[in-house]
Amino acid sequence: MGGKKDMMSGDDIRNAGLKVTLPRVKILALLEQSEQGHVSAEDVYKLLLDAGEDIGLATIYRVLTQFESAGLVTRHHFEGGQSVFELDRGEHHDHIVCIKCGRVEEFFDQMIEDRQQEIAKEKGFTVEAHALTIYGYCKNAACRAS
Amino acid sequence: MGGKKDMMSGDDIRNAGLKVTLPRVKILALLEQSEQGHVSAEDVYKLLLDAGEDIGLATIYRVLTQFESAGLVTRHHFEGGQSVFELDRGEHHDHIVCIKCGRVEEFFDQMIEDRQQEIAKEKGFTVEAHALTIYGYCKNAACRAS
DNA sequence: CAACAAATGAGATGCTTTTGCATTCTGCCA
DNA sequence: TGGCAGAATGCAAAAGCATCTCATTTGTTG
Repeated sequence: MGGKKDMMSGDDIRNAGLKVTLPRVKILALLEQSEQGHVSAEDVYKLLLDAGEDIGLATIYRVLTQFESAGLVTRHHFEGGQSVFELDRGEHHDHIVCIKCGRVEEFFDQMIEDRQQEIAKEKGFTVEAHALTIYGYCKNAACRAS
Repeated sequence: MGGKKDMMSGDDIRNAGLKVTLPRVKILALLEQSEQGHVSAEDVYKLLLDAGEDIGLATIYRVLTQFESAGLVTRHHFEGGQSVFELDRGEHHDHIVCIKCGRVEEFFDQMIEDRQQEIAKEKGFTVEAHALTIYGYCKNAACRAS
């Protein structure tokens, strides 16, 4: 039995050296339940409002940034507009984003990962991170390229 | 025959449907001569100031955006901070950026390009663009990871 | 070279994100 | 369990980047 590690909780917040406050718990819970998986700070703000929790936008930014430092969430800078956040479940992956509806899907490709390492080595770089995002139109009929 | 296409000129501006003005000529020339190859709007502003050309930042943003629409330059959104622009010489490539000194190198890998297409197809996406940036420490001694 | 449309510059404006500060809450210890 | 120090929150102001407004200036074309 060993607790499954795909459910975040107050312990995760505590382990990050942060106090377990209502805003932090709510934000973490929201990221867990979130359909999209990828939400902007403002999305979080509005979703929490809808849920009856009036948490200041500044707090949301602050908390998300702290969660990021703690490795609980990852921040992505897709083109145009706000940063989006997602819960970090430990597995690295890249993204493919629909430029029409905003849908975000994840993928992981070992071949691409390997090639990146090789390329970096050729150029004398030590890889610390990388971001690969494919932009296009998703399968949704309404999103098909004109 | 056929003029070599690696030197931009006023004709390129004119062909883009834009008037050949001093700001536009200076900005284009700067992008050509630029050592780094990748400059932010503010870099352009300062470099032009140093060169004795006092061109407003608003104009620089405007012109760079127009050049982008015309396909003369490409805009990249690397992590943190401003967008950077580079002359578009027609060949697509991705970037590897030193997170210590900011050095930017380019690379192109057909294998990665192909895999992206396959991945998109699997997910039912039509690729319009993509951005792959590797972040790390460059070979420069002072930049080695601690 | 006159006349018009396009372009520029300076500052205002919009958005996203961060910060300062007074107030409120958590976690801890007596 | 009550109280306290330090951390966290909320609000409003600020900061950073990019765009827009509008009066003035500059290409272009006839």
